[in-house]
Amino acid sequence: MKERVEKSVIESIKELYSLEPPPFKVEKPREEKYGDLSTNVAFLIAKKLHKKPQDIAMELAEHMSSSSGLGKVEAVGGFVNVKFSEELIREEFRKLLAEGEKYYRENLGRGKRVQIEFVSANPTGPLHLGHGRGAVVGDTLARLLEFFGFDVTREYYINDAGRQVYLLGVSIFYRYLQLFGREKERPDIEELFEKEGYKGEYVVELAKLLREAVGELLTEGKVGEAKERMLSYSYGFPLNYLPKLKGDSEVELCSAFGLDVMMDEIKRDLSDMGIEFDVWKSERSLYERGLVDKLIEELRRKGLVYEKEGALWLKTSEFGDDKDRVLIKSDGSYTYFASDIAYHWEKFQRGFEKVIDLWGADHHGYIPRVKASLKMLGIPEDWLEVYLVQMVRLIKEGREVKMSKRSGELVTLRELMDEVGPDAIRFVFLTKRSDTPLDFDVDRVKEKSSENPVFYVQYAHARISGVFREFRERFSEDPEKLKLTDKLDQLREEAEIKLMKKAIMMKDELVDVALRRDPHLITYALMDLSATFHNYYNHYRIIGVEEGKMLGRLALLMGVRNALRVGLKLIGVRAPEKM
RNA sequence: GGGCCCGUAGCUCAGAUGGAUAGAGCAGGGGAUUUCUAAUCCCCAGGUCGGAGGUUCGAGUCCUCCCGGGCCCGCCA
Repeated sequence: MKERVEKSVIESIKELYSLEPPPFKVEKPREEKYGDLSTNVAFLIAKKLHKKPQDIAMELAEHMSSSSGLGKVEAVGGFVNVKFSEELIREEFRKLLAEGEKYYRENLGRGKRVQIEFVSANPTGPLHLGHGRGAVVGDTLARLLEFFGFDVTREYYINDAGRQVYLLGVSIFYRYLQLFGREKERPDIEELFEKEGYKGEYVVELAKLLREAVGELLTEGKVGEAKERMLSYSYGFPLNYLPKLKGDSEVELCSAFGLDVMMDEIKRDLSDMGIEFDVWKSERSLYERGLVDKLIEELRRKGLVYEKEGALWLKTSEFGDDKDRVLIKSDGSYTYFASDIAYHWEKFQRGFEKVIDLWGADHHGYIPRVKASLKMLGIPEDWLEVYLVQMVRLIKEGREVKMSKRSGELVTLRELMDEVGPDAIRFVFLTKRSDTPLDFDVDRVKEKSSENPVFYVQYAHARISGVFREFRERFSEDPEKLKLTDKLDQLREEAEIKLMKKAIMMKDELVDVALRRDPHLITYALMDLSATFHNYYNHYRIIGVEEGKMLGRLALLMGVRNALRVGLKLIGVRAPEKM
């Protein structure tokens, strides 16, 4: 609809003033009395034309009313307001009925290759709520861009190199020894565990699983034998790290084992949330392919690094960062920053035309240095978009729940999923902009009332399905098979026009959401449409009224159902037939 | 000390690129309903948009300063 108005405005301006209009706004006005869509274009060209905006608006409105076929066009205080005619609304709604989901699609992306990297949580512990939020936002963004014609790759970057993974191994080994009461025999392990180990309950579980596979072999230093046993043990999921293990210490064995188990668990958590990744990219593999070294070589060649105090520094400060950053520490090991740049460089080489990263908000200080380093590599500035995801607080009985039994600190995604299910989680995680903190009220989403937005929207869909069910029973005829597109003339009530309008105008909103990368607005559009529907449902009967009217109303509901389904599908929430 | 985000109704929040009398849900008050699901609907009340300046025809939105809250600022990962 927006497009139609835009077109008409441009044409009118050309005809009236032989002027190429500047970029102008077409948007939903604050209040309904100002019409359905409104434009500020008169303000923008007033200076150039040496005319008052009010006069321009009036001339435009007059021209547009007679030529556009949009409906009533009025000038109010310099704004040009369009109120769609019922004919136009029916025409669009007819298209919606005929095309179904396709009505909402548009090929904005034209196959442009976009990568969305999200979650990328360290595989050293279970996913917590913040990760879950990133997962939902990223997945919804991916769904949206796919819907609008982008070629989307969902990618998870696994930090499987470096110290954290080593510490995971230490922690598992320590807990394992503890199971046999023999942790005192390895004071080195004990000390490291006490200082930096992972203390969560899940590590004990890992240790128990390890014991099941190898018995007490590892308490006696029989690493080789233990490895054989672990490889032949049936865990019920594939092993990636254990078979490739090169080292032969207990800790390395435990690390590889821990990675395999944790990655499996993370994949399952995500999959149960309805999220599947196309690529699981291993940090370690970047090193193995020599990419990090190659990157440093490249930066050295460009003269962008220097040595200081035994470390290798990158001159990011010359490219917008507030200071230089270390790539290779004085002990010879690489920083995470080095592999992160290598990773983004690799993404660029893979041919993605646009890369979207979702990071935890605690990484915000990281953005300038990564952007600076990409600039150094000659990568265009708008190639990488980074969005931050803030933390989630869990609220129960009006109070914040801080501790998780499992992780020992933050509440895990799995725990919440078990309690409220993926639909509620996905919906609520999309009720606020991702870069602001979110409170998740567990009690609210368990309520079955209008206070619970998830149920409110799903219930709207279920109600429509209920009407169709009833129709099928009473008339032994499948409403899906009826040709209803020519029954729309029956819809004359104001509430019916309004409902049709909401359903067709959701398209503009979805396009906006995709372009703005603001997936949380989908939930608002859905709640708005649901409210309009519930309102209508309460005032009008569908079955039992005169036949023409009934069929018209069935058509109306069918279109609304389409809109609800598209919106729900985009946020990955089920559209139930019955509740 | 520097950086990022936030401050809008009692509460939780929408208000992208400056536009019309600042919106919604919940809570509060009042009402509806022989139903295709009452898991719903309607009405009322509620605001110095943290404060002060500035830019503009026009500022919740942009700029400066201040106040309040959160997060970050390693040769950590």
